[in-house]
Amino acid sequence: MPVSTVKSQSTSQERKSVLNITKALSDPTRLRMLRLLISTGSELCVCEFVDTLQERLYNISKHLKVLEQVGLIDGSKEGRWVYYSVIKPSDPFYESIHRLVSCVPGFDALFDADLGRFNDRMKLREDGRCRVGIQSRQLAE
Amino acid sequence: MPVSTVKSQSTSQERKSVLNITKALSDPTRLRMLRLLISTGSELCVCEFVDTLQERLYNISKHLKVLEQVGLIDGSKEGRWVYYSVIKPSDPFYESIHRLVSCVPGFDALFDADLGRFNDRMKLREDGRCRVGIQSRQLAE
DNA sequence: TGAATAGTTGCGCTATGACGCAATTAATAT
DNA sequence: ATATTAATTGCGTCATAGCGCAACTATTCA
Repeated sequence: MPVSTVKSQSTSQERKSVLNITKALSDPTRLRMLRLLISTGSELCVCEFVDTLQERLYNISKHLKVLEQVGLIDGSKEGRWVYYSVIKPSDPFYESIHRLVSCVPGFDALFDADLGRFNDRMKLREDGRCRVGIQSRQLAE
Repeated sequence: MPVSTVKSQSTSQERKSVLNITKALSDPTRLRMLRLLISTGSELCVCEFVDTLQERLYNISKHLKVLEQVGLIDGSKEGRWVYYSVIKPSDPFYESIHRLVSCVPGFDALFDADLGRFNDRMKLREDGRCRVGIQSRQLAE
């Protein structure tokens, strides 16, 4: 049974972008970042990611940039702090990504630990804003 | 607002497996393979993949193995031919992957070409089974 | 039994990506 | 103005992934 062939277009740039997105999802730290952002609905600044995920500052920064460049998250500067939040386009592809990230198995224990550290870290906020830097000094460098 | 922390478990093996899946999706050929299998609902043998995707035999074979090893597809031998079909576990994670692959943007033109070649190739089947080898001789080697 | 055919696999090469380190930018505080 | 701090970025290194080639297995056919 032949399958219908509908006319449509796509550029190699779009194609690359899709692959960049799936590539972006193939790193454990970035998967944790995205899941954290999606499941908490919060926006986090870089130092909060560092304390929550217990990864080095410069790596966190690099991973955030990757996620931003493929259009999954968005960063906004606020004084010395940069807050990142997830982008939610009303698009079936992005919605399926959000769904996928939310139900990814095998990360439960790891993610629970993240959530615990996230909750602790959020207690340090004042008026809902981050006012302190990295608490795990060895990750700041 | 703190987020609830529910107790659960996960092994590093499961974690790795999940990352292997997202990695498996980050290659254009594998994405085309999976989309082809999902959207047509067919099972294809290796030589049909070769003619449809216009990629070399040994690469097709390797990519299929990757998809099989991460549990996305399943291969079954039938004489000289090996048919691969998509695995559909009733699991939210796998369902979200299927949804994602089905609505991945930017592959439309490429995928339409795949579908065209797929339809042509399927005409060569006899009693719904593949009876000929690779038609694009330069890809067989 | 031997040739042909469908498919797999091991090896070398190259490209890419993640990490650590160090230097740099940009905003605040003294 | 100057030091401090949040964050970014460039560079070298190492591990991994994909490709091409060639050898190999397994099944069918003459």
